[in-house]
Amino acid sequence: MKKGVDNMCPVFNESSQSNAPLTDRIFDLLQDSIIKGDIPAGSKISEPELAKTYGVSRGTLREALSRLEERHLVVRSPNHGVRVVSLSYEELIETYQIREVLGGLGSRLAARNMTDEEIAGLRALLYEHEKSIEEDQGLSYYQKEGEFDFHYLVLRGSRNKKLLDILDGGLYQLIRMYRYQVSTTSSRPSHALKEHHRIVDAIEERDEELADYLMCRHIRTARISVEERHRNMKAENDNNG
Amino acid sequence: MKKGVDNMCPVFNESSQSNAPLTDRIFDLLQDSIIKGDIPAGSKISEPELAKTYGVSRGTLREALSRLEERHLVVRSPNHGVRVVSLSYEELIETYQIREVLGGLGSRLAARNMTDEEIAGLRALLYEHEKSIEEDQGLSYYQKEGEFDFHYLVLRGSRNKKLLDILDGGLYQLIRMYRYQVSTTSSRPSHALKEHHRIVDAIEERDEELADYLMCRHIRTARISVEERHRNMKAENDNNG
DNA sequence: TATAATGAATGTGTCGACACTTTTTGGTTG
DNA sequence: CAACCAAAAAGTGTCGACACATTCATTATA
Repeated sequence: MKKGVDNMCPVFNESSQSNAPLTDRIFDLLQDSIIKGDIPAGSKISEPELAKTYGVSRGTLREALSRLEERHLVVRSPNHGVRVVSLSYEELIETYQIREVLGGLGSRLAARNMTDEEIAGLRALLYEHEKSIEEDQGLSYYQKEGEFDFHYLVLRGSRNKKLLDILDGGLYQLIRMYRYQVSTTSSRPSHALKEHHRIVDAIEERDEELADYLMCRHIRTARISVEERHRNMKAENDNNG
Repeated sequence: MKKGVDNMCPVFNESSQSNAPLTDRIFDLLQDSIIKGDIPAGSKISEPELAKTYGVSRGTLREALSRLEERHLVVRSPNHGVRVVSLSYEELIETYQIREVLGGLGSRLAARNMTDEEIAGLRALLYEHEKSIEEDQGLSYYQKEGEFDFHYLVLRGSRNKKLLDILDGGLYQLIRMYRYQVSTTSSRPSHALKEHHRIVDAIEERDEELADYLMCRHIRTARISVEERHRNMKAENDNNG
C-alpha cells in the first residue's frame, strides 16, 4: 500500500520512533486519530479514560494534550475538560486564505533556492502520482495525502523552516481533517496534477513570480471548490428542511 | 508607565487572570521572561529549579514547557533537557518574509471587513503613538511594543482568527525577542508612523489592494533595516577581528 | 601530567495520589 | 408529574515520588 511513495515524506508523525519520549508518541497518535476522525470531531475527551486506552499516565497524556491545544486541534475550557475541535466552514476558509499566500511565498522561494536535483525529485513525484491515479489502487491515497507530499517537497525547497513549521504544524491539519470527514474525492485529480506540473515548470525556470502566482491560484482553486461544495450542500439542506 | 495605552491591547498575556489555571499563567510568565531576556536566550533550563522559582510542581511546569516547545520558544532534546531558543539571524529573516505576506493578507482583509468604528480606533491609536513619541517617556514603550498594538488591531479587523493565531502565537515573539535583545530603537519612528497612517488611509478607503501592498512594503522595510544592521555589525566584527 | 574509569549528584521521563469542581443520579416535595 | 435539592460518581488541577539517563567530580593508572 502507498506504493513507492511510502516513507518518502516525513511530514506527519515525525517522532513516532519507538525510542522517542512517550509523550511525543502519544502526541502523534492523538493527532492522527483526530485528523482521521477516529476520535470524532467535537467529542469530549476523558483524560483518565484516554490515558488507560493508550496505557500511559495522565500526566504524560496531559502534556500531549497541551501541545494539541497549542496547535488548536483540541480546545480546553478550565474545569470543563478537553474536547476535539469541530471544524467550522469559516475556519476552513480562513485556513485556505492563509495557505494561499504562504503557499505562494513557499513556491517563490522554492524557485529561488531549490537545487536541480530536488526539482527532478519533485517531478518524479508527480509521475508517481500520475501512475497512482491511473490505477484505482493508489487513488484514494493520492487524493487524501499525496497532494501534501507535493506541497511538502516544495516547502522544503523554499529553505524557510518557519514556513514549513507553520503549514505542517497546524495549518495542513485542518484541511486534512476536512478531507477525511467529507471524504472529498477532488472531482478532477488529473486537473490538479496538471497545475502541479505547471508549478514545477515555473520553479524549473527559476521564474519566482510565476511560481508564486501559479501556486496561489492552485490553492485558490481548491478553496473555491470547497466554497462551491458548501453552497451546494447548504442549498440541498434548505430544500430538504 | 506605558501611559494611556496601558491595557489597551490584550495581545500578550491573554490568560494571566489570577483565576486561570496555574499552567496557563506559568506559560505566560515564562513566555514573557524569555522574550524580554530575563531568561537568557540559549540558556539551559533546569526543571526542578524553575519549578521552585515559580513555586509550582514540575508537572505543571512541564505542561507549560510543552506549549513553549510547540511555539518553538524552547527546544527540548530528549534526556538532555530544555533550552531557550537562541535566535539566529536567518530565522529572523525567515520570520519577516512570512510576516510580510501574512501582514499583507491581514491588511487586505481588514480593508474589507473592518467597521468604521474600528478604523477610527486604529487612527486614534496612531495619534496616541504620536504623542508618545513627542514625549520621551513613552518612546521606549512605543518602539518596543506599540507597533504590535497597531498590527494587532489590524489583524483583529481582518476577521481571520487563524491569521491572528499564527502571528500572535508564534511569529511576533521572535521579532519582539530580537528587539529586546539588540534594543533596536528603530532609527526613524516617525517614518514608521507615517507608513501606518497611509495603511489606515487605504483601509479607510476600502482599497484592499493598496492596503495589502502598503503593509507588505512596510514590513519589508523593517526587514531590510534588520538586514542592513546585520551587515554593518558583521563588517564591524570583521574589522575588529 | 594527561587520561580513563568510577561513583556521586543532578536532571529528565513517567507514574500514582489527593483536593476540589463539575456532572450525574436519585430521591423528595409542591 | 415536574421541578428541585442532595449525595455520589466522574473528572480536572496540582502535587510529590521513583527509576533511569546524563553530567560532573574524583580517584586511580599509564
